[in-house]
Amino acid sequence: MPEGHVIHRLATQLTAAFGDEPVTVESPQGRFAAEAGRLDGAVLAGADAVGKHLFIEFDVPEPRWVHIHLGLIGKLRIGTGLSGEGEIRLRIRDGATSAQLHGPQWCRAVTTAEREAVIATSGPDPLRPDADPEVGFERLLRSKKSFAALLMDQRIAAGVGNIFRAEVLFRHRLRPTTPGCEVDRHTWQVVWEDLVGLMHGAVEVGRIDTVMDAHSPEAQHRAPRVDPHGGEVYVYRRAGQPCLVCGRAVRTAALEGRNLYWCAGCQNRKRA
DNA sequence: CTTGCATGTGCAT
DNA sequence: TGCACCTGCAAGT
Repeated sequence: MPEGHVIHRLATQLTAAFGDEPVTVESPQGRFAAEAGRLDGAVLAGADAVGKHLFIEFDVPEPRWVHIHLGLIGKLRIGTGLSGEGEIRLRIRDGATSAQLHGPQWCRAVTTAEREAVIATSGPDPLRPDADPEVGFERLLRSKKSFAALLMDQRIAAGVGNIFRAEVLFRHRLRPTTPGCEVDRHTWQVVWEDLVGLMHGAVEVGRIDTVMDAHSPEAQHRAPRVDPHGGEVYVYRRAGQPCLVCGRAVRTAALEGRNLYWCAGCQNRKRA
């Protein structure tokens, strides 16, 4: 279940559970077996996240990082009483806790230089204090693709996925089809700052809640659907159901292979 | 039991 | 633009 907040939570949990400790590393499923053997028994130095990329550092000669991307269906479970069912690409454990990786898009050993290259090509991550939203804005201005499509582009805002893009556009009543090159600086600033808040909230709570604050006129309609995958949302996966603010049916359409959800009644603005 | 869908990405066409 | 990839889950038979 991976948008950026999930990956950042996992990095924090891994560091808390295993940081500066020797760990057992194995790959029951086999596809990471050689690398796991090399890391088995090493000290896990820590973990961090950039967008949807997770990096785990070990105190070994290069390559000293495990680079994980969960993709659409990957899962990393961390806990004390895990079942061990299913295919486990990577398991890290100490006497108390284990972390089990299932179905990742990638799981590979990388050098520090390769890790830097991933970070360099990534856009600003609203969850990282060093992020520069200006970098995302410049890329936005160079594209004629729709704002909605560009919000999923990890070089513009790393860690944003289908839920955050749909909800942040809804919260500011923004039309999804506005071309990136026509998004003005103020609108981008507002969207960016809202993503910073929403994503930090999601990291804390462990799910995506996009309820508007009490001051907004929409707040009186605060009964968003609780999506079992996401949290409290206004439009994500609510196709055909009445908009919680205006009552019009929420629309959906495939955009570059992903389903976009929006309310055509509310989202009629070009700028925030 | 089977089928289809899912918070993602990269490659081929 | 479409497809392959990896797995889990819910809905349908």
